[in-house]
Amino acid sequence: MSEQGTRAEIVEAADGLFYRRGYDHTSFADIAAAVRISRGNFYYHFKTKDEILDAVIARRLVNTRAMLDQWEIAGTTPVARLRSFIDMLIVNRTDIKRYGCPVGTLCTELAKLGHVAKDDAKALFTLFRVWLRRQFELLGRKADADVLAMHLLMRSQGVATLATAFHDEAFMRQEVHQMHAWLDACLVPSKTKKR
Amino acid sequence: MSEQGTRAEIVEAADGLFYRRGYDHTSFADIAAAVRISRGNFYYHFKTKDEILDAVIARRLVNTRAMLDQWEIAGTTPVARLRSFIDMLIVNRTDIKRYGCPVGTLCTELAKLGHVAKDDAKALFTLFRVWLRRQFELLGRKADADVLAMHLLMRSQGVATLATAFHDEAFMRQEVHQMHAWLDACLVPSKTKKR
DNA sequence: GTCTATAGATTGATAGAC
DNA sequence: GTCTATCAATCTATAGAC
Repeated sequence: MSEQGTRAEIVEAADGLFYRRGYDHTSFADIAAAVRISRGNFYYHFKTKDEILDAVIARRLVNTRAMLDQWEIAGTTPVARLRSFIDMLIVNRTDIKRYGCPVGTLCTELAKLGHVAKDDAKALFTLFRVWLRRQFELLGRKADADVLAMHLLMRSQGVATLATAFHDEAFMRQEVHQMHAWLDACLVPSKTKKR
Repeated sequence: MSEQGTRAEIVEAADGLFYRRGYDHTSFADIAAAVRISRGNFYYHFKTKDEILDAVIARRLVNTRAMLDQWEIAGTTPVARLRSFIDMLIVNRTDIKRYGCPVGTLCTELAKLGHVAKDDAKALFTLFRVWLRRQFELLGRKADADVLAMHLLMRSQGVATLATAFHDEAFMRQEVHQMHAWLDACLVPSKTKKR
């Protein structure tokens, strides 16, 4: 197996384990067992655990960008693209109910650990934020595009956290429905109020 | 120092450390150092780390109930009481920006750890949920009181998670403002729409 | 009730053979 | 590149003196 292959396998396994068990709780032994290599071989590819975290975050950034690009292509209108974001809660509902949102839970854990990479993890959120903001701008909401983007991001995080605690799919669907309704209301802002 | 005194001090210190560092990342040595007792003395009061977690959750349940009772007394109307819940995000903004919501982050961590006490931690959410539901019922929203309660809970969790990631107080205030506006809209549901 | 001392397992990380 | 063997530190937990 080539160096690239093993390294990629390590990062992929670590990505999943960091999501399902958390970064701190995942040991080198766990990752080594998942990739089926010895613990010693590990340090040929990564010198420290922090380096693996950096690689995992880099991998997630790439994958997230690819997903956003996919939504960009598949959705013919900004509204359709925004609905792709909202529906992500339903598509990934099984994992979210078990482990929460991969981005939100990593950022929170790294914040509590006081880990140096916490700002790198924040970049994952920023990726979504900027993408959502641009969709709202295309929608003609230039003035408050960022506020709307953060609001949608906030809702997805709240739904994910409560879904993990209550394991309630009906709640998830209810909130997703409300998010779509909220988006509908965003399309006709001039009618509702002036202030 | 009496047994009750030391035990209570351990639980109080563990409560804070579990919140700021996370449950798994907090060691007996950390708690012992905070209480200024030896690690050995620890096991006179608690046999396992899980027992401390149980005691911490029990303590939080008591404290949360006391806070809800306080809001019940201080608020003369259901709306005023619901605003106390919303404003909690502002009152605790400093801690929330650093460590997130004590309830949400604990539930998420225990879910990832596959910890047996994760359902006990969920009871903290249920405490808020039932209290919020009753306020909405008193408001005359009997039919959808639970949906509204979960929606408010969801928003508070979403704001807490993003506040931790972005450390953005302006965002927090913006969302709190919107939550109050949302509550206003709840008071006149018949005017907005029929369906 | 509190302490010191220590067991036994696991952690992140290293050295060196192949 | 992958392995075995091992280190030093830390972890939860126990034993027993005071």
